[in-house]
Amino acid sequence: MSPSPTAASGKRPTLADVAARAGVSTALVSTVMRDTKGASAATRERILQAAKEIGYRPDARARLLRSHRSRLLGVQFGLQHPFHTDLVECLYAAAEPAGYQIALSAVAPSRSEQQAVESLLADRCEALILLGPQAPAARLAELAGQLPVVSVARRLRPPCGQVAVVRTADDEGARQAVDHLVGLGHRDIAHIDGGRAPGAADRRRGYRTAMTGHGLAEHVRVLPGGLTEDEGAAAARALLAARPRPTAVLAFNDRCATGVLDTLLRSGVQVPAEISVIGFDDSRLARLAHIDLTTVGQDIPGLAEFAVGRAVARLEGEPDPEGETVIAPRLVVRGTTTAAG
Amino acid sequence: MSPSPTAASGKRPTLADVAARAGVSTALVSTVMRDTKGASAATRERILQAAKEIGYRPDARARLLRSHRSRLLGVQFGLQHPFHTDLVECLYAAAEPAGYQIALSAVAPSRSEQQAVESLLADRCEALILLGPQAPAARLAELAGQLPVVSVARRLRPPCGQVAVVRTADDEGARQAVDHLVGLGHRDIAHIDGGRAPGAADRRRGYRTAMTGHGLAEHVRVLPGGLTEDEGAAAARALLAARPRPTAVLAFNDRCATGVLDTLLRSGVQVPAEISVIGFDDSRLARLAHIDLTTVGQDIPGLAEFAVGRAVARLEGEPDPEGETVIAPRLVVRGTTTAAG
DNA sequence: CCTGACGTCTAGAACGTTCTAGAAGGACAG
DNA sequence: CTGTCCTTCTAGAACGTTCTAGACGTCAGG
Repeated sequence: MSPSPTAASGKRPTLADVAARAGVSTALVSTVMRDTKGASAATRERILQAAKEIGYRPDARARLLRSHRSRLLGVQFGLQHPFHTDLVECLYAAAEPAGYQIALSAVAPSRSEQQAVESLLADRCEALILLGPQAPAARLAELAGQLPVVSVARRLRPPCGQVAVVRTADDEGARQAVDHLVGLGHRDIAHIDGGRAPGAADRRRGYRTAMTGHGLAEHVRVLPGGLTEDEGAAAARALLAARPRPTAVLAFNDRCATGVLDTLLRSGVQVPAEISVIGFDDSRLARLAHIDLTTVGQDIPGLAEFAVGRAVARLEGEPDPEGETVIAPRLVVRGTTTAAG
Repeated sequence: MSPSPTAASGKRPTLADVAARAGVSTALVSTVMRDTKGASAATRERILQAAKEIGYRPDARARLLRSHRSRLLGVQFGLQHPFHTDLVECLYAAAEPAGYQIALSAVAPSRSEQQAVESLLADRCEALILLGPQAPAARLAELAGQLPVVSVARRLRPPCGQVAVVRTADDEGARQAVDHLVGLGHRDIAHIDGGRAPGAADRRRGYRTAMTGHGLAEHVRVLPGGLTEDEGAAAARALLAARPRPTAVLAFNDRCATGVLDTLLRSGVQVPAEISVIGFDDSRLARLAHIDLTTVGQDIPGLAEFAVGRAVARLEGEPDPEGETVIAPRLVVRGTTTAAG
């Protein structure tokens, strides 16, 4: 009949249990547990000892209920995106020194953004950090009316209400890639784009302007791609059929670039000897020794830090710049680019 | 000075606010919010209306504090493992119909299993579902003394205390892979193992027994590998140096197999014409068209369902088999295996 | 010896919910 | 009319914490 027959000790120990065992009030135990001043060294010792003996563990929920601040940042992320999981990792690291905790809520085919956000709100998060949110701008603005909202890696056309945006300068990244390739002597540089994905439009524009700036307007070639390996592979097949065949290609992201690499390898085309390939993101994928992809690095720790920083700034009433925080990308040269043959 | 200058309404509305607006008691609002019987249709309507008007949202933490049951399953997973993120997705799907919620806690280089579990416990989860935990068995047994614990994809030597184990029959999976290759005429079949990773020992053993069963004991060759692409790539280089060179290889998992594939391609070795490659997991990776990996499929939805099922069974005092639940794997034949040349 | 300040500690009220009693009112059988 | 049983509702005590006020020493300065 017991609801939890496997639980050894029956009930979870509380402050009161510790207090009783140490012969003090619950309030005093509380101050000791919070490591606040107001208890003598001797009793502090005694209380800690008692707590340890009965295996006391503070109840985060009760704690948050009482204190007005929950110090909880809600993070919505896509379970399947390596870029997101990398970001989450850095968010944990960025939140801790600021004295905040992270509550995760995943988006997946079976779990909508709506559901993910609902659960974060019910959990009393003080602010939301949304990774590449797809929700309509109006919905984001509405949320931002209730609590601080930070959109990471998704640009929003101003006015985006109170929504803070933290993103990479995608156009600048594309420019760096083109500059690098031109510096290596390439002229025939194609771009496999990301369609409607976040950032795709900016990267496309950056590519076009950079090419034009180098006087290569007539070599501009944008192939429809996407953000997955498959889409990259498909685009690469189109690339191989093109005449004259480009000597270099800038892919929308690393996953897309991986698909390109694979197709080229299978077709017996040498990379980088015959075609140079550049990705975007500098995700784990690109760094793998056997892929060793030259890529436009997004500053993932930086994005995470700014995202947390802006959420915290708003929560603590510090001055926070309205609108966008744009972080510069940095080209990471690895093994998939070389001088034009 | 306000701690949250961006929050529009200042304070989050509570039951009392709704009650005041609808002219009823908080208790009645509570019953209506929980959709419990005990309120007339008319007032129910009125209360819902009032709640909507002021944007009331129940506070999950206060709710859990009061009710003894939290109906929360804590899930510990590795942010960087596609196999884990796939599992998490299925766990969400499995928990919902059972009336439970999922609390996520990630493990990453900067966040230990210890930390992950601590935070789940502090959050008052009723049970823990640990994906491929690396913690010492003694630690898991200790945890299981406090609350139901399910270890997924990690085998534990009995007695594992109260820890429930849900896993794939790894040895059987390796056997299926070997059988498939032998059926294709391969005799020189190598195995790149996973070292101390969960499941590695069983796969190794399954490989050995299957080889022996086919009278190929002297062709047994186990190369030290690991669970990442890099480790697979390194092992593949060793493989290429071996004489006689194996005609087929079973990798520890899909990531490892991907590294193998890449190294082979780069060395100009045709897959599957010269060497057949088999992975393990059937993660998203294997299904990508340009990888198209033959692999031993783990039944991810099945694992998730059993994991939730066993956690719930223990929580609700239903009879739960002690020890292991073992799920059969199923070989998925794709493009990286073919008849021995 | 008083006074005020400080260090240590405690009682009791929050926090936002759910739960346990039980009250109010009506319907209906005796 | 009385009693019993519904249905609908409410008061008030939990839950495990933190916070506010203040009590009780002790100690230094006058």
